[in-house]
Amino acid sequence: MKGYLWTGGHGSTSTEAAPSEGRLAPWEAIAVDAVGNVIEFWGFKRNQGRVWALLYLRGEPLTAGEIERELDLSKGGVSMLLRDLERWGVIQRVRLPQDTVWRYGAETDLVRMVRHVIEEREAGFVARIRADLAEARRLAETAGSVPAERLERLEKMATLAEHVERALRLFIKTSRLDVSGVLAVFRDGAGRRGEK
Amino acid sequence: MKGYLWTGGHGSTSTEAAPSEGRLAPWEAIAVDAVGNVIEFWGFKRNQGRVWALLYLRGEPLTAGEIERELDLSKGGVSMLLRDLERWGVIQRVRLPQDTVWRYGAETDLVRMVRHVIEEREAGFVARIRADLAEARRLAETAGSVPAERLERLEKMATLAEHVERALRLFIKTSRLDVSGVLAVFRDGAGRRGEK
DNA sequence: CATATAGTTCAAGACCGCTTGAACTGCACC
DNA sequence: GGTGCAGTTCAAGCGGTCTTGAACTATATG
Repeated sequence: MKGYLWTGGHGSTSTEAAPSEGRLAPWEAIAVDAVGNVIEFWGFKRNQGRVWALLYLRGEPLTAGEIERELDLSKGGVSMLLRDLERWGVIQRVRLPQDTVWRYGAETDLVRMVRHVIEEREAGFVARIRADLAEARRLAETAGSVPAERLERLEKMATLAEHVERALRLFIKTSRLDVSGVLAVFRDGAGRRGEK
Repeated sequence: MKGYLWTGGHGSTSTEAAPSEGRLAPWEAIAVDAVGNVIEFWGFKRNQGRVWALLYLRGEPLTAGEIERELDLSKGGVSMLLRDLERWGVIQRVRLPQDTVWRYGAETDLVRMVRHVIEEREAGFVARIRADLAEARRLAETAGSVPAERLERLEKMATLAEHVERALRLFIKTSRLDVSGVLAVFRDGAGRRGEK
């Protein structure tokens, strides 16, 4: 089995050239784009999601060149996208025994990507916000002429920020829990990339 | 060196509207921008957050003109921003008895803004994603030549989408709960006095 | 060493959303 | 009616992000 035909021809199927998309099957294009949309919604690049989706759907590692063709992206773009994804740990770079080129395979937890980067973003971001609000409070206090009433509001604003932060953390935690269930499903029979 | 000019005297409720005077106190600028950053981070316009923050910090309704001057925005921009905020229910348009002009006051639950719009966005968005994935599955099945293994992966992808959706809903719910506590804090003494 | 292919980097430009500013409407008062 | 100000709308411009494509490095091969 192993060999999928995407390398060569498709015998009978009419996967003729789609104008904009490479040689993705229509259903693949739709699924890949759907993931791209989700990922973009979450604040990442659309194409990062598309690349991951392609690799996941194909189930076996692809080369940068293949990705480039399938998704109709530029060489440089693919290089950068793969780097991001690899750094986040959502894809894996592998070199097959007799092969000379790198191939990239999807890690099953796309979620890690969202989690990881959101955690990272959130950390730096919230810290910054808090520092700003603290600074504002300091300035307002030393200024002296600020009505107590307004100072109070400023403090409440900081409180709100903390609560939102807490909610966000909670979300991350619950999603992690919830997602661990999903991962089980994924590993179930999806990847026979039992390496590691 | 005190006296941030525009305040004139906090005693006078009419705000005295320092004519063509519009510089934010430094501490206000910082706080306002901090909120702007948060709001932008959540996918809204930075200036929507800034406007809300200004109105909240001031505690009393301001006119569009004042907002325009304080935040150094354009007339048209303020108009649109206020419209958005009002539609989302996070600010309130009021007309004082003897006054001829509209004024805008902050509603205490900025959170409603996030919640409301996220709910809305999420609803339409997730629906779309689901539809796309369903379509992809349909196409893949009718195509016939798709390995069962890949179909499986496609289905798992849909499952993932559902789980993420669930996590998101959960987040909204918990944040609502968590936030109700914050609201209590806010209402405590923040209220705009006796309008209405 | 020459050649070819894989992979990286980055300036230039495409792309897209936000803001601006002017024209416009509406309303109040003279 | 006319003047002035508050508020709305929208085409055009601006600014920031993403992608491209070419130059470059790295590595394998004869």
